[in-house]
Amino acid sequence: MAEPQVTLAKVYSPQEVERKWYQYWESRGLFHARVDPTKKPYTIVIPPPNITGVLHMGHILNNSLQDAFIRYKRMKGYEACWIPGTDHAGIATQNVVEKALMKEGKTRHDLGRDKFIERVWEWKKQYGGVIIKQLRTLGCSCDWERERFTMDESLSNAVKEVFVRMFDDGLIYRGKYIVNWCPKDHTAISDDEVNYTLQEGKLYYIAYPIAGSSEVAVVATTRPETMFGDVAVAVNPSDERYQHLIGKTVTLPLAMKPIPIIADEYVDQAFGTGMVKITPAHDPNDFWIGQRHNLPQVNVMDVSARMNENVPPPYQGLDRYEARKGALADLETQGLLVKVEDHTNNIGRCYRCDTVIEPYLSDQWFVRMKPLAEPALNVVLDGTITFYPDRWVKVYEHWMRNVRDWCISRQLWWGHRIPVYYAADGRFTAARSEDEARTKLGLQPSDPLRQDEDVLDTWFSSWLWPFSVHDWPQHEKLGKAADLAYFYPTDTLVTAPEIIFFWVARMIMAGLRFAPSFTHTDDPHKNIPFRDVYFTSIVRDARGRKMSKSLGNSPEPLDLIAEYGADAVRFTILYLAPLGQDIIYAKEKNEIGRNFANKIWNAGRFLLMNRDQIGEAEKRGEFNTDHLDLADRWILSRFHSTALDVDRAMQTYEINKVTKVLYDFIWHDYCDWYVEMIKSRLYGDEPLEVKRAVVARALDIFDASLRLLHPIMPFITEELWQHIRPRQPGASIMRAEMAEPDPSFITKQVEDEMTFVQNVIESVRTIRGEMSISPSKEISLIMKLSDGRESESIRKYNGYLQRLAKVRSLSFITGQSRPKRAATAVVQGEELFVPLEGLIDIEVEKARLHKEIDRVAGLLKSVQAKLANPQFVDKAPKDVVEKEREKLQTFTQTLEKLQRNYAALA
RNA sequence: GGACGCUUAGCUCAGUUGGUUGAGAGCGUCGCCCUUACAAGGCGAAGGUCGUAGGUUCGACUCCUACAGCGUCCACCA
Repeated sequence: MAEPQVTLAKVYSPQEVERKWYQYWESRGLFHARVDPTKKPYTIVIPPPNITGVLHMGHILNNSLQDAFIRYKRMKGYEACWIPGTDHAGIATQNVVEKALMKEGKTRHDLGRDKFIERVWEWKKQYGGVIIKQLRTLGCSCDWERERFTMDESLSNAVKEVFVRMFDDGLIYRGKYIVNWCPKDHTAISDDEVNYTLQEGKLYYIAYPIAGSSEVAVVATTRPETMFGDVAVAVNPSDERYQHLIGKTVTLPLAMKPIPIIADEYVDQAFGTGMVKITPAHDPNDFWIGQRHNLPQVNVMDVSARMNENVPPPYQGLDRYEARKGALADLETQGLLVKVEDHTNNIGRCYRCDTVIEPYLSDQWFVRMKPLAEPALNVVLDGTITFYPDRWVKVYEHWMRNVRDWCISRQLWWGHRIPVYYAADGRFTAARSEDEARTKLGLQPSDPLRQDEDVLDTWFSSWLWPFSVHDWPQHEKLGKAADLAYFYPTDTLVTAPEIIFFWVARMIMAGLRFAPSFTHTDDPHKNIPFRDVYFTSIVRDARGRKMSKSLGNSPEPLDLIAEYGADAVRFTILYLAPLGQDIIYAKEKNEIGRNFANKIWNAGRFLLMNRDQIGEAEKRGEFNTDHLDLADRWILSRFHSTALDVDRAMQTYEINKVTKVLYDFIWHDYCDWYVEMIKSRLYGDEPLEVKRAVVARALDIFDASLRLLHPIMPFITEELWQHIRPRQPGASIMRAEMAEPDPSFITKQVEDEMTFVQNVIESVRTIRGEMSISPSKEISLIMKLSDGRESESIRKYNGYLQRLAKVRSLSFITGQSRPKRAATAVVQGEELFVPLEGLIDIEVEKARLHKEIDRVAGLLKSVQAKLANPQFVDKAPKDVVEKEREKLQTFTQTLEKLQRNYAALA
């Protein structure tokens, strides 16, 4: 043979193979997608990871999924485009850099805004975006030429454009918002920067006199010092004790102000007295109640949490705890402090300085959500966008119907600065540039102009991601109009369910609102940002806890890849990831993937060895039907049925089913049965021509199986695909055509025939196992066939029996005679005898048969009972009843034969 | 407290519009094997009253109700 002898190592070692092929793919531009009108596009935009983040198991899952989808579609003939990128992550990034500064003994204020931002950019250049780089190790086929960052100039332009448009349309407004305020640092901090700890405190019951009545309203509070900001007392509308008080007025003690008694569902009748003081300026819940009832907001503290001019003079200037003491003392004197209870409450503290957080009102910018939410809800309810799994629709709907306005301003420096400009007289407007602002405000170039100090919430840039990656709104100027038209909308979004509101919902809103400006249509199908949303599983540890950096319970993904190989890690996580269920993950599970890779590797070695020794026929392809025997027909049937299952499961995103189907086919059908069966032909005395056809077909099926598996395990499939047959220079399996299933190859008759042969082999093996007969010892098999079956129909499989069950001689008997001292079995009504002179232990065989008789007798009994039930025979469908009748017959016959053989043993 | 999800072999999970006593796999366990692709392997075996209690049905792992345990998200309690 002219073919070179290829020797593969006995054990697959992924490291070098993976490095080699990734470089091969990337250097040849195989990941790059371009506009191609002859092909359908298939697009995914990556959920941009934080530039401060490091790769964790969630990313491994998420990106293995995306890569599998992208590679699959690419091989199915789509122009598959996976756009990578990173998120600037305002708070997280600013914190990282501030921490670094702290080591130098500096704060950001020492540097000033511009210098500080420069520092962040430097940091980003040096350390940022590690995750995106690590994705290469995993084998991700991202179109790196299209990589974007949410603070890129073009994406910042998109942010500005959207802000200005929404401002002009009245969808963005300035208002008061209650934030977590640190009175020491004088800054607002986000919810997840607040550390909550349980603390022993007191619950104070205070009487508020009711105007024009001798009654008092007793409220319970943990924070009496905020009472100066009280604007109402609330009760539950269905609380019968207080019906008569709703609408009355109470006098706020100490401040001596009249405030109303209102009714709100929020109030818990069982807590305290069932009456709550409402302080919108100093409690988040009260803030929302205040919004609902249009109550005023009375701020009683300054930025350091000292009492301000809105409290009576004696308290002014006191800090909140002094004010609490003072107020309690005064209430006590006036007899208004009814009682004090011990109470444990959850106190929020600043993550930096541990100061107790003060809920505090401040000026913030908001997006009006109602007008955006309605169309975004509709496209999910009417199926324009599909969620997988669909139960998230309900969660989405609930949130969208109760949506609150979105506070988009952040008191940070790192981020998109709010494009609002103020004139000296306080008038303001939103604009894309200072010039535009001056024009809008009617100012001269020399007039002073001040830009808002705050930056935008990070999500305000990521919600535009599906189209801002194509440089909207400057796509035309930058030559990206065709890309935007071709690759938008994207097809599949793969993301974690935690960010369904932060990100998924808002992208839908942004798409429906802004895409019409480039799709030039109102058709929601064209404007939505994606068609399908795949919500990933949560990866948990052995104790069921979510894997996270802070718990330290997550294996280091790069270590896993180094130890098991990227293919193994990918396969394992996808094998473990049922759609919508959590994954219990442990490092050792990667043995599933590693062992599977090794199995495939060795199947490849076997084929190469035979190709080199025997050669292969010219005729190739997974539809080749030359010199077929049972094993061939069967593996073709199994292959096409597997390919069909893969297609179906891919369509419904059941990726774990895809992996399972491929695993079972390759390992059990192809390796365990098919390869073992063709050995009997390859090493038998058939003509060389036939042997070569067998080799060709074995390679055909393997080649096609590698292609089916490639989206899951890209590296090893490429390595073997390149080895098993000569390829064009620069060719790659990732651009090869996916194997297409042909249902005409799927034949039940062949599978049934195969099942019979397998059952015979398995029965002989079981006998060998039970009798502890060494695998190297050959045995004889005698069969007694039922009337309908010719001995030739068995004899033609002699080769299989020899190789797979170590049967030396196969013979047949008729009539009443039966071999003495033989182990027996009944397969589909046919009797097997394995004479074991000297080897057989009669007692073992008796026990074995007895067990089998019991089992079959049990089955028979239940079938009999079922058929004896007239209700069943009457009401059950005909085919079900027919099936039971067939069972009755087989079980009866089998039982008779087993019993006769049992009797013959004694 | 509200919404949702899960509960099948020792462990991790499959189980496709209800057909049962013909409930599968991997790991682990036990037995026999270094058989010329693979010991990261091959062959065989043991192991399950499908969370509990009811209900619907000729028939329930599969549908309904309640309960228990676990988990997620939301609201988190003045």
